[in-house]
Amino acid sequence: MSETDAISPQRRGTRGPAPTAEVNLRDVAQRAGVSAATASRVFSGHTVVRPETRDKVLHAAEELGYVVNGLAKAMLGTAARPLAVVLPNMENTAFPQLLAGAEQTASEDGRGLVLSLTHGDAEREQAMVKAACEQRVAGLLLVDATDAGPDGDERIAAYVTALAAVDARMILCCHQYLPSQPHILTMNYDHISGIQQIVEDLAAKGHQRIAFMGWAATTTASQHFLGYSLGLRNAGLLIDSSLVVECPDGAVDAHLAALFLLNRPARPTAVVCLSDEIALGVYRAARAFDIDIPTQLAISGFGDAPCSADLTPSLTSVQVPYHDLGVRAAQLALGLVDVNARADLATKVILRESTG
Amino acid sequence: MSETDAISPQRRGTRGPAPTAEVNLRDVAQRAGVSAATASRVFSGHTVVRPETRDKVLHAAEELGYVVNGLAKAMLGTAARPLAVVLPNMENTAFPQLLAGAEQTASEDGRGLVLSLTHGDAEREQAMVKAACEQRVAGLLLVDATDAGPDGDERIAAYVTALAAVDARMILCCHQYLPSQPHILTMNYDHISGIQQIVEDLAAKGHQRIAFMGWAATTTASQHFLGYSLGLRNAGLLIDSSLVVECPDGAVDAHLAALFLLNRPARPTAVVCLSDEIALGVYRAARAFDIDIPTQLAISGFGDAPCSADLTPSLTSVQVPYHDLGVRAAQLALGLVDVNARADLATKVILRESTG
DNA sequence: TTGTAGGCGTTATCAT
DNA sequence: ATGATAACGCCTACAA
Repeated sequence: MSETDAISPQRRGTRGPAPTAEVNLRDVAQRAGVSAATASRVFSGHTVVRPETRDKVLHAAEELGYVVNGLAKAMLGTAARPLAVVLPNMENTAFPQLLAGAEQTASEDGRGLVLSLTHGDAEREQAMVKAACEQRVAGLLLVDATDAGPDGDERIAAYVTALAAVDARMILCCHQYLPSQPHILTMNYDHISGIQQIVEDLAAKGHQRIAFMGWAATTTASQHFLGYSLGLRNAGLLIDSSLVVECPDGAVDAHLAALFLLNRPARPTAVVCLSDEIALGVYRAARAFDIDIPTQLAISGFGDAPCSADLTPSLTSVQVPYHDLGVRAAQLALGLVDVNARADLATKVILRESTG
Repeated sequence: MSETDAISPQRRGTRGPAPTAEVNLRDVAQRAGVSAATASRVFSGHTVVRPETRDKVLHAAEELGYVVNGLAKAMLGTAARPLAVVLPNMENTAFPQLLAGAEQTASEDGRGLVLSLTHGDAEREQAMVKAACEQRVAGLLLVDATDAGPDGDERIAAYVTALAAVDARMILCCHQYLPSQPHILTMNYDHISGIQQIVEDLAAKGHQRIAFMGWAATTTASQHFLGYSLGLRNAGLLIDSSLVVECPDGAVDAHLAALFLLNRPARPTAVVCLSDEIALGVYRAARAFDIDIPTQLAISGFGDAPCSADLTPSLTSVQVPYHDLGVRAAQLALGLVDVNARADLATKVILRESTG
């Protein structure tokens, strides 16, 4: 076997799909002088093959540069179906954490992970779920970032139905359970009590004018707002709607909104923010007006971004176990744990300098 | 058509793979009274079908709840092959940015994206590249985080070969071009001049003892170190090896290392860090020793993490276009741009308060 | 232990 | 414009 090399894979029929130049199992089998079935058995490893035969096959595969065709296995259903993750974007620090958790679980379960970003576009989201169905994913984790409302719930319910048709399960992440759609599985964290605690703490420190920044027409925001409301109520304070500020999630928009809020005659003495990014915008605005934190203005965030502890003053925030949420959501989606055992994940208030 | 519903898909042969309960194209075709070929034409849309026939097929598909089987298309090679991205982790803020860029490009090109995280484990990395080959990805973006060295280069060269065997291209990201392995395509940014500029700027401001934190046995770190060396040379300063500190990338480890560095009798007056995370560790150490930044200690980072501008004092850093790098690497991998047109991406020095 | 045969769901080719 | 057919690469039930 010195100059009789350069084996060209056997030429196949001309009908049907374009023939591939790649080496396949039959080529390997032929080269090894065995049947395709035997070669298959060598690679799948389910059945016992005589060691001698095995070596012949492996050797032939090596020589020919054979690479198992995972697509064929996938079609037969003998390959592990992947996990799909659909996120709004990668900017919010929560999403990479959640994604890492999901990847870890998928990987441990021997599965791949397919990622799509919606950028808040419902149409794109629909297309991505459809693609996931066609690809026959094992499950799908969805973090929805489009506005709430009955039609939004219906759209999500349609995702569940479509995925169920291909025997895949969807887990709606960071979203409260929908009593109107009990078949939609959710994996959520406690949006309420952390903010409630912070509001109560602020009130106990004497704050009376506590603003809420980041209101939006999303279910998440309304949950946070509920925590704010409960905190105020327990402290015997009333909601002042002029202190409830709507603004998109992001430091730049929050900066602008905060400039307005702090420039008013009766400005708040504390601001509870929907996210650490929004809190950052408030920091900037406070700096612009030379307002001292926390003596003149207390600030809290949500999510406890990695750098929040390093701000000056350090930012009080609510720590959310996003990685763990990703892990658990993936476990649910892949059927690794009992669906009924799930519960909202606990958060932890991290009191720092920004609230005095 | 009132009670004659509940059509069970035709039962198929008993041999071979377990028959699927799912509705397939033949079922749809049969229901619509056309051939499978015609039904196929309706869904793929390549050929023209009579509108009347088309409607019949679509209607039948609707009734049966048909979902195109993307796996079968994939096996035939008629589906778009996905893009694979292999990253060390999701913690460094650079990676989500790069990933978002890659996702955008893949999505625009009608492809999916599969993600794997190596956590710095070379074996896992190998397994992931192998899986990508078996899945017949269109291309693979790799950010390698294992130690450098000739065997590392060889391993990466093996990836290229394996991927080339399935007609996929690999792009090595954030890594310098390897002259010894000219067939390895890289997509890099300028690691050197940003740090060089900062060092020169510090020297111009009178600093003589400029430390370098974050040295490691990786190609990336050595590139950064080169920028440091060039900066010192241009400023007429010599390298003092006692000011070159090895430490892993991360605020916690950097904090410890910085405590040692700053506790020495002749401590540096400036520290150039390999990343913003490391710079954060130095901030903490400086705070612990009550060392003022920048009057007693100037600090610079690398990567310009989103929150670096909001630190007190704000951190001088080198802005790297990670998102753009992801976009371009994906374009290269997918053959959307000419490979020869690529060049290292420019970085931008952002001078802020921390360097005075 | 190994070979034979049939089928997974889709599409391209050829013929009508 | 539509139909019949043969592939794509692999796996498994059954026979030998």
